Amino acid sequence: MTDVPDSYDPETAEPKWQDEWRQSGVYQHDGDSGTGADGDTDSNTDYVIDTPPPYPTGQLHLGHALGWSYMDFAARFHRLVGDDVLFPQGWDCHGLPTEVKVEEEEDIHRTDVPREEFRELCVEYTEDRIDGMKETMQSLGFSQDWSAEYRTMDADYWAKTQRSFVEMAAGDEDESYVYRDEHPVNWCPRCETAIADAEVENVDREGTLHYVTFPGVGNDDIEIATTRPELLAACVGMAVDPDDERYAERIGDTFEVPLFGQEIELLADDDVDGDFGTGAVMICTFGDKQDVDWWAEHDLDLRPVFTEDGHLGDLAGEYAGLTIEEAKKTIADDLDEAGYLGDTEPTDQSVGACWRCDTPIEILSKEQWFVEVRQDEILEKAEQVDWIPDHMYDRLVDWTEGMEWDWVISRQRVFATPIPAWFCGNDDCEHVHVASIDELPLDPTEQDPAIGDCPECGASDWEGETDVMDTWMDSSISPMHVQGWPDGEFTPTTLREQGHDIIRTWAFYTLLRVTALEDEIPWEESLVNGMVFGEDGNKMSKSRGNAVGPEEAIEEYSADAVRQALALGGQPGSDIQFQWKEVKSSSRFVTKFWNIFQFSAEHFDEDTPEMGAPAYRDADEWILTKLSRTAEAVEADMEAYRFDSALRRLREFVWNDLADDYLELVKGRLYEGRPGERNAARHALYTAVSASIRMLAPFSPHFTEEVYDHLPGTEGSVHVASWPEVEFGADAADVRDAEGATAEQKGDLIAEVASEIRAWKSDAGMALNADLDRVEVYSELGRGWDTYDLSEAVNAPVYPEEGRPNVELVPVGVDPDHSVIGPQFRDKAGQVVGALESADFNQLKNQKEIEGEITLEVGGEEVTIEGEAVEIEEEYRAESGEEVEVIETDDATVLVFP
RNA sequence: GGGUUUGUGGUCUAGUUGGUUAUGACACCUCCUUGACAUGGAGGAGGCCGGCAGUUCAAAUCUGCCCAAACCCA
Repeated sequence: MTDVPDSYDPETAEPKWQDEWRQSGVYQHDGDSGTGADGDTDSNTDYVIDTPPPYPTGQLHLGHALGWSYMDFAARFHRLVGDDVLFPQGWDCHGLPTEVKVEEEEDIHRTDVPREEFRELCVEYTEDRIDGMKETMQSLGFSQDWSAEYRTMDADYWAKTQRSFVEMAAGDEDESYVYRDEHPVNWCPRCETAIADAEVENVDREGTLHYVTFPGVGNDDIEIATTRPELLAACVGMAVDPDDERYAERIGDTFEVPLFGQEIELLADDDVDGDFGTGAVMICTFGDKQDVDWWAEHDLDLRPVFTEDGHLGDLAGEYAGLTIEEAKKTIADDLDEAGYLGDTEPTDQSVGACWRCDTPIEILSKEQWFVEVRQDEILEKAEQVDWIPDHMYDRLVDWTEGMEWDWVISRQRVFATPIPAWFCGNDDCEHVHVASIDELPLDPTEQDPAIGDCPECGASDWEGETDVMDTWMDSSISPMHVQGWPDGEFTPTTLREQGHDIIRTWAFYTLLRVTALEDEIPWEESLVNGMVFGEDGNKMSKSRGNAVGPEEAIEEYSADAVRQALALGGQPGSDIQFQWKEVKSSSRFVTKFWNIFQFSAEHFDEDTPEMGAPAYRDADEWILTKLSRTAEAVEADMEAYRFDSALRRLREFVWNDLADDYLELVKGRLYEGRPGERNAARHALYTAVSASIRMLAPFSPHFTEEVYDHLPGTEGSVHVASWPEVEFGADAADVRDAEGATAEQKGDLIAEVASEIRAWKSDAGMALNADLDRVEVYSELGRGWDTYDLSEAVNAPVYPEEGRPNVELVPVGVDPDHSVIGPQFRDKAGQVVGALESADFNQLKNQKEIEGEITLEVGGEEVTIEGEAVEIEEEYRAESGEEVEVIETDDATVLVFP
């Protein structure tokens, strides 16, 4: 007898265990075998998660909770099966949104204070946000190893980012991935920085199409259509489709750009869409990527008119200083006034916008740092990764193949990893010096290179690079950092879990970087989670009012219930809909399990776990067999990341087999059985409860810890226990008694009869514990099974019988086995089944019993069906006058004498 | 416009290599305080598995087209 509280209270238990875990360090991976961020060398760490370092927004939303739950399920499961698990947590700190927030909160512009001071403000701000998110992670019970925490804004991390840059910049032009060049780049005029393709999002909006006449120079005028009159100053050419008959004779004509006066030539290019507008399009530097292509293809002039902060520049003449929006309107008006503007009409357009601030981007030609994108290398490695679900691989391939430009990695910002390079201070010298590894970490705006004088011109002064790196340069080396890089040899991590929205960014960049630096895959498996929608099926948003935060759900039910609900929401990879009712039913399952445990524990004592050679009865062996099958299936599901299926099976076992069937069967024995048989039930029950708790531990760590704590014969945390061994019941499924019956078959029969009689009593309006005169069970197992438990459960003497009951038996139908009849009779199968169904069932039965096969006339032909393929459905009818109820179950006929 | 994914009782969801009685949960209805649990137990109703066509003896499952939704990319 163990002292177990009446109820389980998650509100006190969850924080209690969270504190306990934090202090005891149960989730720390083995120091001696792991590499980890602490720089230990050599690795045989079995299961390493490359946890995505989130951007510290301060809010951990349910989408995060889903992804982290998947990682936590996997981490906890792998610990139970004995793997040395490393589940670290990083923070991707650098970036623009923080700069913007700090500017807002401090009411300053980043250039108002020294760079270092601004960085400090950003660091402080970020630390607060991290604390908030960590708190939510803790309250969800995630099992990160906090000794392996990292922050990309810490010098020991960004030193690695700089090192990776230096390594990728090494070598001659062919080898080196990093180069510096002037090239058109995506530019956010609000953030005043270059951004990469991956950071551009296309938004649909309505624009106005202006028809503008360009006066001919020595030839006729021409009319073009454009949504962007503000770009006229940047116009350097005009193009038409070479097959466009309207312009067949006009290629090479010259026109004057209205209002601005520069002369341009009409070109022919296949990429022009002749159906749009007038079929003639102006080429500007630059309206979009297409302009960049034409500009390069036809070797046109460069006329940059936009400034870095989104205004028109000197080339725009009298329009200089206007914002892009102002210029659009003013120039359109002026065109109209001067008689160049024809019609205007609304048109749908897709505009590239900065994904952080939604401002439409411009394309500016700027000197920037680039990382070469070597598509083939990336694709080769991506193929070796196991993508779950596997169509996510296709998405990465599409993105990779569609890359047009190299990755621009320089940003004109402050809060980021400095690019460790200097420019020679001599204006006539173009030498750029990249730091060497032993100088790192460093900020080139604060210190000079170790090299001394410029190796090219001998000048002694240097100008430090003020550009900083794209934050993806930090996060794309996370698997390397986690594995202890640059110390020791890099081995791929096991798992990367992430949302599908960052396949084109983080997954892509990580593949690129780890391939470039180590020629390895970053991770063996890439598990991609879906989105979490609100209860109404829409994306969660504050304005819709359908947003639910993890804290809210934990408070309402419990972290353990939230985790189960997330697991059951759908299979990993598919989008899931948050449902309060799922959280609620998960919470009920926890309560149910507590009650099972509480009841069981009354019958446990310190000796229960160690009990030798228990005299198991059929029901005991049956539940152990079920348990064994469940453990095997759940393990396979967990290995395959099918958390939904694993938890569903486990719940069904606990609720249906263990609670509804087994517990009801053995109550009699537990309360008043003889010591031997009572102990057998106790031991089987103990085994089932203990194993179920361990299997549930990955999903509901707090509840299972609480139970494990009260379970006799256990020591320490359930989270360092081991996955249930399956052999205890596995053989029972194969062991047959003299009659050839297995314990599983006997147990199935017992459970089924008990449940049918329960149902019958309920239907008959009887109390479930009402006593009965006698129960006779006629089955194929004859007399060779155990009636004790059944008898207790139905409260009646039970007589197992052979043969047939002394009641009238009437064949009422057939159940043909289609998988036999189908292939045998092919296109006649339908007729054969039809003939069987309309035949005289008595005759069929006789034939089957006497001949072992059935012969029938079908469509004038005689066909023979083997008896095995046709089951005769029969109903039993009690002889008249006798007061007896006949219940048919799958395996038996049961006579109940009330 | 292209691509990917999804479409199963009122709601969410499972369904392995095609095999005929389509899973579970929640909600709903009826009954039941029986020695863990009424956050429980027993039973019931509720589906032309998005639509159409095809392959097959047999389709939720395979093929094609269409419709709808979500996401990604132009």
